[in-house]
Amino acid sequence: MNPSLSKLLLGWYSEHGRTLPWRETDDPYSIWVIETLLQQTRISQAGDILKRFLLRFPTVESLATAPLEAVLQIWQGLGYYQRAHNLHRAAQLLHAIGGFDAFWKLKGQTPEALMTLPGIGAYTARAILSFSRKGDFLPVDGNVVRILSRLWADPTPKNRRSIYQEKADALPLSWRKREVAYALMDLAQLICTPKRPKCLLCPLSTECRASREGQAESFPPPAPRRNRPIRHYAFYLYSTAEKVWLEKRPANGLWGGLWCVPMTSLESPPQTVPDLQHDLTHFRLLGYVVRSTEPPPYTSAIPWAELALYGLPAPIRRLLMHEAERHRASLSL
DNA sequence: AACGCGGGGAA
DNA sequence: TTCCCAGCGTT
Repeated sequence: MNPSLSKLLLGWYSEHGRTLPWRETDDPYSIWVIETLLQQTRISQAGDILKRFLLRFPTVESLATAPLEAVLQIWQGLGYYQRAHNLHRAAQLLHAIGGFDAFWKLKGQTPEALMTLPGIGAYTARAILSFSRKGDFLPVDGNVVRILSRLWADPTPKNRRSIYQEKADALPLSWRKREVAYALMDLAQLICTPKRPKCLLCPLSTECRASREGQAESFPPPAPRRNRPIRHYAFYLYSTAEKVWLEKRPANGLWGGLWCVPMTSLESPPQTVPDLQHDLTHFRLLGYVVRSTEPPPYTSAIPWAELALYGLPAPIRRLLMHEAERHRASLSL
């Protein structure tokens, strides 16, 4: 890390950097929500939900006083639903002591203070402080890791993020870390891409060891491949032309707190074609729809017309849309 | 340190 | 198909 590097970077950023709407605000709440939605999620995927979320919950208080159900309704389809639980819970904790201003006074404007709130880790804490101009930090995310590991041709297979974050935290204030962070994120998205990086267009290529050695794409070293097992589930579907019977899933675990048809895991796969396939991070889910002849226990009847008011996992939403279409088709016969 | 946790778009 | 995304919490 040297000063000429940041000069090259900021020069490139002033000409090619993206203008993202949320870089205009300095409201810590908005930035917190944005950063949380974008955890492990592409901007293109979170965009619409982000707009709806901030419209529906514009302040800490509005989020803290809303039912979790309402939060999950907005969040549905985005995945990693524990983020929504934690955001909601943290908003309640924050609201109870009087909001962000009271929090700063009470706990201080430090990453460590923010990290005591559920759902806020090393990255998000620094992003909130830096992007709301309460401090100057360089939050190290996947983008920054990719660039730095290439810059140094760093073979470290894991634990890179925390090491790089420590280095970034040790940089002097003169580094203008907020600007550098924006610049690194844009460079990583536009030039220093995971596959086929455009090193010829990169302002740092002469400083980049991996690029000089023609090995940019080999960094960061790939994580050890995790095999993705197949799991089989039965989905118990009961519905009429008017209603469908759903249960709320337990708060923890897969699809926590969302509404779903009752499901049980099957030890041995049935010798039939699955009705539903859904890939998750750590396993492939194959689903077999079992049509019940009566409402399954512990379920609630949800009118089809009100289904939009409930938070559902994406594949279940698709399944039920298809089911509703079946009812419509049979009625019009 | 490893794992659970979602979903979709790009290559 | 595989990869990976503005990560975090638990074990």
